[in-house]
Amino acid sequence: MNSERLLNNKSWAAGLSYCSPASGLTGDIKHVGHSESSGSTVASVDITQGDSSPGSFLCAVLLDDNGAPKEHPGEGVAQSRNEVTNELKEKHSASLNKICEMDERDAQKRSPAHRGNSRIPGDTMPKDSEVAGQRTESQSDPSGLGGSPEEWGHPRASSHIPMPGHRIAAGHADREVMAAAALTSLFTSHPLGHSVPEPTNRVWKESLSASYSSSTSGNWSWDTSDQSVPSTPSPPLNGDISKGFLLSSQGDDIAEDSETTHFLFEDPIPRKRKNSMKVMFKCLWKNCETVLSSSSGIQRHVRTLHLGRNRDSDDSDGEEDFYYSEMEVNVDTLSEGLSSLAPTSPITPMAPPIFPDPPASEPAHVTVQAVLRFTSPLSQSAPSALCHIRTDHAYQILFVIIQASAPVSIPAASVFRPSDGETRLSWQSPPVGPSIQIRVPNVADRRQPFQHATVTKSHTPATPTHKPFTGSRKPRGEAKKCRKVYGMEKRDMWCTACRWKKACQRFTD
DNA sequence: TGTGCCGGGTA
DNA sequence: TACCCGGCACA
Ligand SMILES: [Zn+2]
Repeated sequence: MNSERLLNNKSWAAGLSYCSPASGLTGDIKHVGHSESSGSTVASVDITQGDSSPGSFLCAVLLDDNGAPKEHPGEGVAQSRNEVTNELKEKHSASLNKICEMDERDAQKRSPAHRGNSRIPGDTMPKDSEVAGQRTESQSDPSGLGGSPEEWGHPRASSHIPMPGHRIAAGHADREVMAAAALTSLFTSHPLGHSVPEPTNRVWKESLSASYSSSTSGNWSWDTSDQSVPSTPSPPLNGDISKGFLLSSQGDDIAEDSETTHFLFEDPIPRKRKNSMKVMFKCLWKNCETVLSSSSGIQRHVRTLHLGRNRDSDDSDGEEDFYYSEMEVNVDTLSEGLSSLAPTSPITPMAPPIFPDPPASEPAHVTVQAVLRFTSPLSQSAPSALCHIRTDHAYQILFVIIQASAPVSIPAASVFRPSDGETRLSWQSPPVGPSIQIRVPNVADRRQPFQHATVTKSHTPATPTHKPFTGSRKPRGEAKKCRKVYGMEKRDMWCTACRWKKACQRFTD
């Protein structure tokens, strides 16, 4: 396997997107292609979920003619799923050079498709059926199957790799396979791999092996009939993994910390200070790539372009908050040590996360923030890639930019759906090298982008240092709830709990 | 004073 | 179970 080669390479770039409230990730090599002009090979991988809300997880890896991950001269690579899938097919690497930054003028140029368009269907919180329109065709679930944990492990859609034959030009097959392998190795090469949730881990491995087998057989399908993926994830929440997953459920004692409740696994490597963070705001509207540097700008963008509101009207009900995400881009150059770090090191095995059933009555509501930190010694001017990405709805794309020189492996991604109805995506962080932090912010968070930062906190459920409890009532969360967000006049947009004067389900603390 | 939501009530 | 609302705590 060429993982070593990959790992030793100088840099690579990948775009990831995730858009599912569900779990039970399954892998799917969606596209492996080669660009004659750029000389790069690109592979993208979708994670299709057995759930009714399939998501995608998209990567692109540039490979040079030798099949090694290609140096990426540019800065961060920001790719929405659509962008990756479409543009990759056309100009693979060229599109990957897109960076997170874009001025507003440019942004508005790029997003006219939605001007005057109605908002996200229904003008209210999207419902699942509406969300379907935003899913990618490859992930549709026409059978309506899905949603039950029993199905999560079965890579139905992913049991077949749709690899159009014309894409596999004979001369490029190897490189394409290489790209696919590189991609999949990102998710399998890490020693954590053995402890990641089995379905996820297995799928990546399957993708990998399928990629390779295809190089000789030319057949891009493989049989998964013998896959005995565990149908029911075993309950975790004991041992080390609880560090990660309990973070979100520690309750009041970390009420303020919940703002910075990073859904991450502790990174033993001392992290970089977050002193050169730049916060960018990305429009999450479908097909809209707008990235602005100010929240007001992106709010105005969403309001005017997508929500069809008057630009100067101040009747902002906060709805635009749902349609952009904030990213923190670390402009530091973080190179020391990473490239020499061994990609493998012992790690405590972790139990797979649980995948409780999502509440059916509420639209999927996902708030996810990811932080990637990587380094490219080649691009001292390149920003690096520390991005916080947030989306409020499961179907919205979480795109992640990766650019790194160090061996990068994302051992696993898993989606955790606690009882509060929020979907939580988490990655196990490798013990060395880049880390991915997924955090679950709340609305207050969203409104105070500079406060939460990327401080990696270690929460222990047993931590005795709480905010003192006064009385039996839970201290009120800081997040704006439906009532405040939508106002009394849009009461029908509230979540049911809010309508019933119960604890808000949509904006949990 | 507005907001969040507990607790209790009704259908 | 779905829904409503009085009333209280909190900001
Ligand atoms: Zn609510």
